[in-house]
Amino acid sequence: MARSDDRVPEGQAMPRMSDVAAVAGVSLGTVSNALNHPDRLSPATLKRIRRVIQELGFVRNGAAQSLARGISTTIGFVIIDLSNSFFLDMSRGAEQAAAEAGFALILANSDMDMARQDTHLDLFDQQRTAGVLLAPLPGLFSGLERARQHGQPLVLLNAAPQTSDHCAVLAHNEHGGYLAARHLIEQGCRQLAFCGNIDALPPIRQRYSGAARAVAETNGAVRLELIPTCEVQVGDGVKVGRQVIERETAWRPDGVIAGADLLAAGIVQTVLSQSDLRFPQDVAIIGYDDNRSAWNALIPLSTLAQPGLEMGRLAAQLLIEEITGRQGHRHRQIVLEPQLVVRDSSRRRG
Amino acid sequence: MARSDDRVPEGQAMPRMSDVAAVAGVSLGTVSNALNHPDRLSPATLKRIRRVIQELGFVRNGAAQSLARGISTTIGFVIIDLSNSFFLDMSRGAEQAAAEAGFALILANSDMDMARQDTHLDLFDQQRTAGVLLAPLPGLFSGLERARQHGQPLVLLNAAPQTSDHCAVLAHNEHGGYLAARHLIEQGCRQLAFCGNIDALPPIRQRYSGAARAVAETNGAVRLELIPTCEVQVGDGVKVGRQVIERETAWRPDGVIAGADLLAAGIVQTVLSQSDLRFPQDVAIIGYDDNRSAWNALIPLSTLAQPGLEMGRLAAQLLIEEITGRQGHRHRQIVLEPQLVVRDSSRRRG
DNA sequence: TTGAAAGCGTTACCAA
DNA sequence: TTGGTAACGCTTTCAA
Repeated sequence: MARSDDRVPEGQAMPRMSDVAAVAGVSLGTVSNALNHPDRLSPATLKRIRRVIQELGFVRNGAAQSLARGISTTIGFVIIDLSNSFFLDMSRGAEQAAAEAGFALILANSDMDMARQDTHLDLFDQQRTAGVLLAPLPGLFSGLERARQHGQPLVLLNAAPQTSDHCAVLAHNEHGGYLAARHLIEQGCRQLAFCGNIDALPPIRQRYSGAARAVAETNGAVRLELIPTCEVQVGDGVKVGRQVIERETAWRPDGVIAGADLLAAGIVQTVLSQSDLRFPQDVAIIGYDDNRSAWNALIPLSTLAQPGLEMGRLAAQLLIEEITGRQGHRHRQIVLEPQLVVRDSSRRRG
Repeated sequence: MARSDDRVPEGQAMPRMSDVAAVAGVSLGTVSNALNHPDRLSPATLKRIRRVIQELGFVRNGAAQSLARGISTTIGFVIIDLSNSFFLDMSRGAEQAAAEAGFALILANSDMDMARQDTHLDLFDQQRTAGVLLAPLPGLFSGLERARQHGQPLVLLNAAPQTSDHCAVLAHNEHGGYLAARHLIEQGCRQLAFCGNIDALPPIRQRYSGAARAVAETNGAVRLELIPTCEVQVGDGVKVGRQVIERETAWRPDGVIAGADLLAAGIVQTVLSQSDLRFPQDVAIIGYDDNRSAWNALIPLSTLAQPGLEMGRLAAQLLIEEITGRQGHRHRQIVLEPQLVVRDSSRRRG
């Protein structure tokens, strides 16, 4: 190793508290107090120390700080898919709530990849972030239990907890599916189709259940069929669109509930460009998510808006409550209702 | 303070290296070596230590590690706007490259807000991340100089460096604008319009310059007008669309270059739904960015695809090169070419 | 191959 | 109000 004094370092070495103390002519502890308990200092020394901090461009070493304090002030958010505006909204809400409580929020994108999700959970575990927000991929993952076992506070977003030892914030998907179906029924639809991959994605399955409940309530006046898809992307919608076009009129659904907006977008686009069928006259369609990627479709898409921002806010608040251990935090789950947004794609009256 | 032994902690206290050492019956340094220099241990003790680590669920304290090592292994990416797929792609590329080099990447979303950008830069500065990737908002910001002044390695993405003491990875916007205009001219357009807010956004201004260059090369055979917008979102496109519709035929552009895809999407949507004009016959249009939000438009949009993934990769590689100081790193700028993607919105022949 | 001990830059305590 | 000093959990010498 080169001795530290035998050459000039490339960047300016970062000043430490002891440097500030030396220049200001006070002790180390006093500088620390200037930062953490300014009220304990005489105005004169406080002012002097602050000036020196400015001059030297001193910035606290966060690693040392959280080591000494035994607690960090940063929250990590491991997020399933940032390209989905629903989840991005969660991060916005979480960041707001975190900032209000004096915490910083950093993001790690799993990008629909289980291995990366685990890597990121482990990363935050190592970094000893104050806590972790997790919007998980469906399925089992090992990182969660590892994190929990280390006692790291963790709040689950948009997924039901597998065990009851942490908080969770969920959207009421079943109810959303119910609202979607009821809406189409009220618009006069009698032959509904639900599309989505209900096997792989629990939220989609719940939406389907809700739709089925609404249909059941009609005592047979309305029928519901399931059109399974591979995923819920635009491309899957294109395939569904072709299926719908090819059906004989009698077998064609007059109301479609898409498990997600992108799916709906694919359907609309395909049906409009490859047939004479029109929305909402021939087919009414409603999506799910209020995904911004679907906003600029030619036919404004009815949908169920998920309260992403609010979910993020609440999750962060729960997490911070657990971190700060206020009032002997009890784990709980919060379920938020989605909101029906009626646009042209399903509006037949009014 | 409660003594540590007078009550059971709520979560499991996280085991430390000394705990591992005690259980394994070795010294602390040996455990450290087991983690960092496994080759220095006898197979037997190594195995024993690893087993204890497993049993105890020990995870290194990253804060302590980077404090002791004096260097972190995490890179921070302060990103202007995660809802734009161009920037999200950058983060994907950056994460890939970082992972390949053994670094972790964490994200902080500025969400088009200068104050948050500065907050995030300061956060990473405090945390002493190994380095910072920054896709900045246009305009001056204070966080950059603060970070640089502390000697933190930083690479700028999609913005020209204000000073020359750091690397940057840029897209060649001027060339992209040129390609867009040339393409429309080749499709037979003679009256071009460029829309965008060239005053506020340097990249947009450069695209306009490129378009102007292509037009100038025609020696007057083609005309170019500028339609200024407020921003470059769908809503701005709607306004432009209305303007275009209202024009008398002689004054209507037959080729439109939108400064961004979302802008183009707004124009297409408005013109299609509120007039009889058709793309590309009456008006050819081309966007910029290859934004996924515009993929599900009814008319597939021609565009200039930005190499976001590649930009992110390169930026991370430059940053890591600077961090590890390999071969006396020299700062440099890399400029990547956008790629013309011709889709239906502008294809008049072939 | 293993152990002991000196940092790393803070915080928080107790004395002064 | 200030100064001194022992942690915090790890890495990294240097000895054994």
